[in-house]
Amino acid sequence: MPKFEFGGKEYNNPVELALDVIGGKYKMPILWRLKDKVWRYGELKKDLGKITHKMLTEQLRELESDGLIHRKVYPEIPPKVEYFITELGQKAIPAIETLRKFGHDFYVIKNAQPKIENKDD
Amino acid sequence: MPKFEFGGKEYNNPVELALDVIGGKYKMPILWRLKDKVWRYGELKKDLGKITHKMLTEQLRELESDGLIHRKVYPEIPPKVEYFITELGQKAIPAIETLRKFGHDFYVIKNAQPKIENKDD
DNA sequence: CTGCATCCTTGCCGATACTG
DNA sequence: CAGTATCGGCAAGGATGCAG
Repeated sequence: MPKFEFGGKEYNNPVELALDVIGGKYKMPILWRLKDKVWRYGELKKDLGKITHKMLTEQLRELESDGLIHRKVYPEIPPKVEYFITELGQKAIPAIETLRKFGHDFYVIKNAQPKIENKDD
Repeated sequence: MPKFEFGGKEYNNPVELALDVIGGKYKMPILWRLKDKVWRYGELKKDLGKITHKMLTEQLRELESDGLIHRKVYPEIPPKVEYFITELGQKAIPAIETLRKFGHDFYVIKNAQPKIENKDD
């Protein structure tokens, strides 16, 4: 699949598209949390730690418009909004899983080596 | 593994680290090509198409310093440089594979749906 | 509680020119 | 053929304030 178009944008391979859809700093962490539980906006905000209000809203909107998550609004005062992962969103989980594994392995390997050259000091 | 440090930078999860190491626009496409073949600089440049000279060199340097690829220089005129994937680099391949699969599935699904609401016009 | 708009900073990436 | 350096655009990400 060498070069194709989607959503008015050109991609050279499926990986580029995937990174557009679930890449970035927070999309995977969000999906990861939604994968087996429903979360409210405020819960996500608190649990993701450093994320700003703006970023969270932005990322949730993109995930929603790409069909990876679903948003349910309760017409109450004060407002209550819940986020669910969709079937399509579930398809992204394995990719996140293998990325996590690689990141973990990389970290472990890189931290296991530092002490091999200390014979003379 | 909630929040850790690596290479003087803070990460909230392994995914962030993974994306730093093999994310970006070209690192995965490069690794993907090196996975079962040795490539020369010029070959990569030609095959990757739109990538600029600067970007290719930059990405290759980062992959090398992270230990994912190895660089072999032949002291000849004109210069000849070959790039190999390392064992550590091989560990990134499954992650790229699942991302490719997701990107592909996403594309197929999104392009299969557009015609479901045409019963009345 | 949740959402939207604005402004600003940062860093990725591209274009171009020069070297051995 | 391969590498290095500089300049600058542009989009992602962050801070803050106002609104329903």
